[in-house]
Amino acid sequence: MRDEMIFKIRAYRRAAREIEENPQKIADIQDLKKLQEIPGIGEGIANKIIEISETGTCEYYEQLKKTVPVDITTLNSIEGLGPKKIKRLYDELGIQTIQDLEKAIKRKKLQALDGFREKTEQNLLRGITSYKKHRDRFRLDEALGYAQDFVEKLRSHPTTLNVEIAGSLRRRKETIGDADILISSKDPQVSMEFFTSLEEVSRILGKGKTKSTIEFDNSFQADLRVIDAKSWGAALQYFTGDKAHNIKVRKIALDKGLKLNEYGLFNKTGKSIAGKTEKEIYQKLGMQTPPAEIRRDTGEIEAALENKLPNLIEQQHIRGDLQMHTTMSDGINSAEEMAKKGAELGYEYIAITEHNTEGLEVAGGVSAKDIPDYIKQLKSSKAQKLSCKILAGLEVNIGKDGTLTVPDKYLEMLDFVLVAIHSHFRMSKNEMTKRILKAFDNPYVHAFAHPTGRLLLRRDPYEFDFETVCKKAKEKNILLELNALPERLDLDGESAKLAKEFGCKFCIGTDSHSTTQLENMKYGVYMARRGWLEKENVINTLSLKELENHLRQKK
DNA sequence: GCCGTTTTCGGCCCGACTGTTTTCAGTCG
Repeated sequence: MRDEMIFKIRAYRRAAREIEENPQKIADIQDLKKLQEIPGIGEGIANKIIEISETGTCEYYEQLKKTVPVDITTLNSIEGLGPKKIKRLYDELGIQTIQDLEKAIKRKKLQALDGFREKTEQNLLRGITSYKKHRDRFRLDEALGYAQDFVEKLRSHPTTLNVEIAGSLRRRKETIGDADILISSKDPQVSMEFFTSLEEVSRILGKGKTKSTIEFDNSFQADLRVIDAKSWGAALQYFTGDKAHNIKVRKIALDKGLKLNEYGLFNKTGKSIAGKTEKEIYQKLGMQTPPAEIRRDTGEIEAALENKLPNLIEQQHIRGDLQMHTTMSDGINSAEEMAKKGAELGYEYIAITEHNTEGLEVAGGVSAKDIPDYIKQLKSSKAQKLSCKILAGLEVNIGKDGTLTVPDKYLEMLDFVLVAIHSHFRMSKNEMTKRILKAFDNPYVHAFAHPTGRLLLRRDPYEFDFETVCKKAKEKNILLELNALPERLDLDGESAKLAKEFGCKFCIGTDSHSTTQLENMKYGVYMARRGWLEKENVINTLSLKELENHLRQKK
């Protein structure tokens, strides 16, 4: 590929990222000059943005698409396939789609090509399997965004009495198949009409009196169910699930001689004794109302019956953010800007945790010998005058053999040391466990960042013995991170719950690369709640003073 | 395609890892 092309692509990517991070809705900026004030956007892209907002597409893109009949977007999302291989596969084997590729691999046709042998075929096949496994699901942040937009529109409609998200979205599962939305209405038919005629709807998959299913342009699906107000709580309970939770709750009802379904809780004579709210249903069954996030039949029902549900952590408990990056590596805002935003969010502190350059192939970052300067810069910065204090942190790579890529004398200088796996993901379970345990032996480590290394819908976790690692974390007083970046959400709720049972403590970090991303804290809190975590299990609910005391204990 | 400026065009991040090639190309972060 010609070099100029590479830089063109890079320019578009940069512009896309700036648009994503821009707090203002880009379609609202219709002014050429204003658009060009955004970094990375010049005259060319600004014009295309205006064209897209006006017509829904742009001529240049449509032309390009015509010249290449290949499903590049899909093929490129397969691990191990990039633009060059895609081009060769098309030029030499005529491969246009993922189906073509699969067929060609099964017939061993790829091996005829220079540079493609059996290992490459196997890797691509694995990539295809992984892609298929994930393609019909959406990340929580995406799904929640779509569904909440929908709900707002429904809520503002004059016939709407009540509207709520149910299902796995209400339980804040990390990935979502489709959205379940419940509505009660003065005029159900009008509500259904309104729902199925919303502008985002690209296809109506079903439309009836009480239930409709629609699909967006991006294949996201949503069900709308019309509920009678007197059954509201029963329907919300029923459609929130999950299935295992519901089965057990219904059994409790049966044992009491009652019947629970989506219309209400009924006694032997068929008379409704509860149904308007979830709370009254659970109450009549002699139990507390479990928060939606923990309804999975993993102990919450027993706890609710004994009046022993945990007091789950809430976003308002969070007093700081413990992982983020700045312009010193691949972030787009300065430390000072991050601290200002932190102050806006009501935080007492943030930790800047740049990557160290040793052993990590990412632009920028801090090399070990520069750490004294790095700390000085963060500490002497004007930002220290802000109400939100900056802690000097570092995200240190765990080497292949478990040693840290920054010498101890530098680690000792830092306020907050995160360690993480960023390379050599495909090790045996045994080796990987040893590698992590070895890193935990370092006396200056405070926390283990994104512990499983998974990327939602893209990369499975690396293999290691989670329980052994939890025990060691507890023993060495090392925090496990709940990484709130929506593409990670790592640890997830199930793992966090298990780690809590081992006595581990946690920190939540947004891993932000911009001020906007600091708002992702809520996703970390959702995962913490799914993991039964309470305020006292999470270190960044502490005041600055308490936190500093805790971190110093490590030294 | 954008940016900064030597204000008109050259520079734009780059190195580890993987697979297969024995000296490198493509992908990834």
